[in-house]
Amino acid sequence: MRPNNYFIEYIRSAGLCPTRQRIALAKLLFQGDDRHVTAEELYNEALSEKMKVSLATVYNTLHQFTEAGMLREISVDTNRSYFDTNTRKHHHFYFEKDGKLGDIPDGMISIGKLPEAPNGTKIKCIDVVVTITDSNNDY
Amino acid sequence: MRPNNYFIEYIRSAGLCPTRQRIALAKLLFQGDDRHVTAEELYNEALSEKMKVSLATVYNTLHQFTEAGMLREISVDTNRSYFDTNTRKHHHFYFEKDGKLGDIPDGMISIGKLPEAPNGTKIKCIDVVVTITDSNNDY
DNA sequence: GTCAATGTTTAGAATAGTTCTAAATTACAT
DNA sequence: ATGTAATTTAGAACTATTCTAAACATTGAC
Repeated sequence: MRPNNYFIEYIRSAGLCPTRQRIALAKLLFQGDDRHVTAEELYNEALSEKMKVSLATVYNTLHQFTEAGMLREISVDTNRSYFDTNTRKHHHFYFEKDGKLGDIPDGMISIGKLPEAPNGTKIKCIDVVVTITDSNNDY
Repeated sequence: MRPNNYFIEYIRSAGLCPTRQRIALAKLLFQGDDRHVTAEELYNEALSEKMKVSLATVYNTLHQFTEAGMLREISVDTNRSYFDTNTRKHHHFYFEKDGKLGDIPDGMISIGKLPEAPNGTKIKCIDVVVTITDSNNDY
């Protein structure tokens, strides 16, 4: 169980004010194991822990944490954004049925040599998503 | 320039009625080189060619074509869906600045061995997206 | 501690992309 | 040609997200 101070320092070192809401959300996000959450999920979790926070703040905070490099945003489903507390290099399983993400450790997937990025541009990131379905879902 | 008949047959062989709208949209999609389109883009293109088609039909058709294996849907950006006329195995560049997709030919990227899919499930697809930004967009 | 200045949060409205609905139209087998 | 089933449509509805501007909290100077 990390002390409150840990989160306050973490937030401050990212260049953000450690407000009540940001501290509370950081606790939910970074207290335990790595997580993959949607804004709505995190908001509901906050509500069910009786935290006083608005949905708008959850969105703002997730984006600010992402900007600050504390989270990584992942596009697997066009309907919602996922945020990953693991910002190390790794890739994802996407379990289509229940809309959940899982990590694929780095090393499991290796990318061969890529074409150069056009002049004036650079590669920002490489995302691999392995989508998993029910095996009886044949076509 | 492929004949009208080509598209009619293509649509029919996918198990769909070759309606005026589906034929027109198939022409836009499959007439020339491989394309990556959003629903809105295809709709505007149809409008500017004076086709009489509704946005709802564009959405329906894109999904039906996808179901039928004529298109592949790609999630790169949580705000919109992209549809790719190239259904062969390959991966994508995503040019963040202008929201455009580009193909990475198969062979450029190789995936090492993956963990087994859990029992009762299987791998549906593997998508690699290489996101490209402006190089002056540093952080 | 108090205060002012600045940054943050909030509820609710607004927006964007997409899906739904039910009425009108079209396709096609007979 | 006709009837039935499939398709299309306009517009409403919906969902995730962002915006707005007023209320509130945090910080640093005193």
